[in-house]
Amino acid sequence: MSTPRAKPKYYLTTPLYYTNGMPHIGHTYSTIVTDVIRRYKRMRGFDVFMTTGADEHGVNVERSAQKAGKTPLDFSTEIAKQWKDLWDDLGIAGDEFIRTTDEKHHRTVQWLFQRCRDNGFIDKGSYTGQYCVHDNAYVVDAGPGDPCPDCGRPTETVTEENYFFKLSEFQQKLLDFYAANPDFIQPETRRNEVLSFVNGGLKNLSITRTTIKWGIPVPGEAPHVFYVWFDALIGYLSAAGGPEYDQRGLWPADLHIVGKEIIRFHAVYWPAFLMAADLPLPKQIWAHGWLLFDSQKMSKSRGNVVRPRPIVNALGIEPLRYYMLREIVFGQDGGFSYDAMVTRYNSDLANGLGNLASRTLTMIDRYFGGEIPKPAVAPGKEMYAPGAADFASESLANITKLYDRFSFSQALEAIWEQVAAIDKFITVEKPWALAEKPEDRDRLATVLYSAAESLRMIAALAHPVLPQATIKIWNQLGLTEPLGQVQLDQLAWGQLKPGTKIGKPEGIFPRVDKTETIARIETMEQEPTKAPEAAPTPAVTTAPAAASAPAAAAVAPAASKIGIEDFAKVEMRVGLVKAAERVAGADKLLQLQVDIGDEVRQIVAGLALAYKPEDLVGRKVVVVTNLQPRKLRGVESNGMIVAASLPDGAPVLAGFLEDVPVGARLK
RNA sequence: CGCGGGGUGGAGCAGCCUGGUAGCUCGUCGGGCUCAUAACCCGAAGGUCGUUGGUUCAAAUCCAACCCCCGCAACCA
Repeated sequence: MSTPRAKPKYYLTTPLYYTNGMPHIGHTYSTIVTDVIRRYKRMRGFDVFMTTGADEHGVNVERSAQKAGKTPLDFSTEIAKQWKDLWDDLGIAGDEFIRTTDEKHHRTVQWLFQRCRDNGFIDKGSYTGQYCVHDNAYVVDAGPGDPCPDCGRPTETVTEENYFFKLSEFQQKLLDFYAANPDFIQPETRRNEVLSFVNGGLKNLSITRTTIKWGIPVPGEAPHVFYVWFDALIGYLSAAGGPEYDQRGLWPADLHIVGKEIIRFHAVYWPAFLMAADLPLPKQIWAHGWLLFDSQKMSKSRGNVVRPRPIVNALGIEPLRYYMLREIVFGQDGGFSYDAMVTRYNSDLANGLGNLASRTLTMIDRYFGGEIPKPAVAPGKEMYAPGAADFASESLANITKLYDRFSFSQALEAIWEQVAAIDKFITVEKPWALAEKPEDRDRLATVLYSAAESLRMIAALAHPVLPQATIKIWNQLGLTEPLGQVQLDQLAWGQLKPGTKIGKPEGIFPRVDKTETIARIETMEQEPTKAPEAAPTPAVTTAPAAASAPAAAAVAPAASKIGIEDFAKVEMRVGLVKAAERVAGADKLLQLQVDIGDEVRQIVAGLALAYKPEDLVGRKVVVVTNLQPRKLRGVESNGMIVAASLPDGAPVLAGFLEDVPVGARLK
């Protein structure tokens, strides 16, 4: 049942989010950006389809489920539901929520694997290596017990027989493809990164596991299941129809939006899989940057996991959307702070757009009985708002061009230039003064018409970013055509019909008190498990009535208490530093000889940034004496020096106010 | 030579790819206006665009070298 498409299709995706944790502001950013593009493309005449979803397989989910005493499927289903509910509540859910546990996804993965195999790109082999469970990846060059270079957690030694994808055969094909499609990877810094990675050579990729059960079975090859990344990437294709992808006309995807940390999977592995299966490749991968937190301002709310619900409950989704798109240059890392967000809200949304709508509509209501006035048709240029013609052609074209390039912050800046221009126009023309003289009636009508007409165009242009607020403005202008279906290339000056009855003017973005608002967000932020109160706030239309999170073990592990017997296992003693020197090649490490009473221990400690070796000699310190010895940077360390760890990472040694004998035990 | 990001008025940032009067939000000072959400408008103070050199008629922007800051990792048992 092939759907004939009158309009060109545009298929875009967010990453499929891993159901081992809950959404934070970074995931929300990805999804919001994707939603903005989706709405924009609709207004540019595309038949748009957007997918988001859940990536549910793998060891992490398996283990978290076990901890929570649930089956992986039950566990993952609960988490996936919370993700979906959040996107639904925020109005950014897209058209399909694909789960990698869906039957149609299983079929697609198995089908695609078979195609790769038939084409000779799958090999069987065995592999022994250090595996990082957290990152679902083998660590090259690591020995038993070594920590994962990416996340620092200990790796596990794993030997398994599995199927390999012959990635090495795709090095040149990929390079050729990148060369032929220079826009495939965006932005350019990411493209360069990927190019240098691929140029450095590609190793074959193990794509199945026998060590875990929670995965999609490899057909006829039990107990093999597919490696989680192989499985997850294919989700984009499953959502587009899987084996029957050509029937829906969605594939290939036009755009994958991803975070910069997963660019390699999307720009290297994924196209290679598709090449191997002889399927069309996606048109473009766009990697956005990370949201970083201003440590000084954010320290109060401690921890850097900022979640979207508190912000949305306190301010609404639209201010968050606006802030993310306006303040952060798409593709680059950006700072995120509540302070900046609320400031943006007040200045651009409340004082800017909201206030402009309010003053314009109020005057039309008051001076023209709530009907859009008829402008005097003056051939002279002075009758319309200055720059009106400009706005209709030049600015409009410029703004859509910026949107097309995903230069959202610049597009919004350009739109808000128009807001400022109309504010100024009103101030200069003084309609309230014109209203007092009957002979100025025409002039008054023209001025207010111009303001309203500009407002209409601004609403249309800002709609992808502010879908709800702009619809309010649209409706208040008396317009009935669904704003989301307005085509931007047909937008032109003068389309607002005089005589249209406007709606009741009402505030779009009420000004908020910054301090109070931030305090509310932080309060909610610190109640991790509590469901958001049904606290309807001005700009939110979707009442977030999410069920409270079933305290998932993986999400917020409470610091459990230990008994005295556990504490007694730790032996701490007073030590005296006899000698200290730097460890060659290490910035932070000092190699110490510490007298702990009955022996002198060699201890390596990360103190070099805060203490000079010579200052430590003769100093009394607290030593944990019964720790497993461990080599650090090749030097054996027999114990640990106890120090306070400051937020900035600098250690401060524990010490005593009174004198204490060397070797004394701490209890 | 580990990977990456960055150094632009008081703060936070854009502009750099596609050289040509340095822009945005906030803050400060002075003025205007009163339709509007203590809003809006105007004006002012405040910048040798990290440093040095190069290309050019012209460099924040391109090239080279260098300095400094911040993540991450190596290395905080």
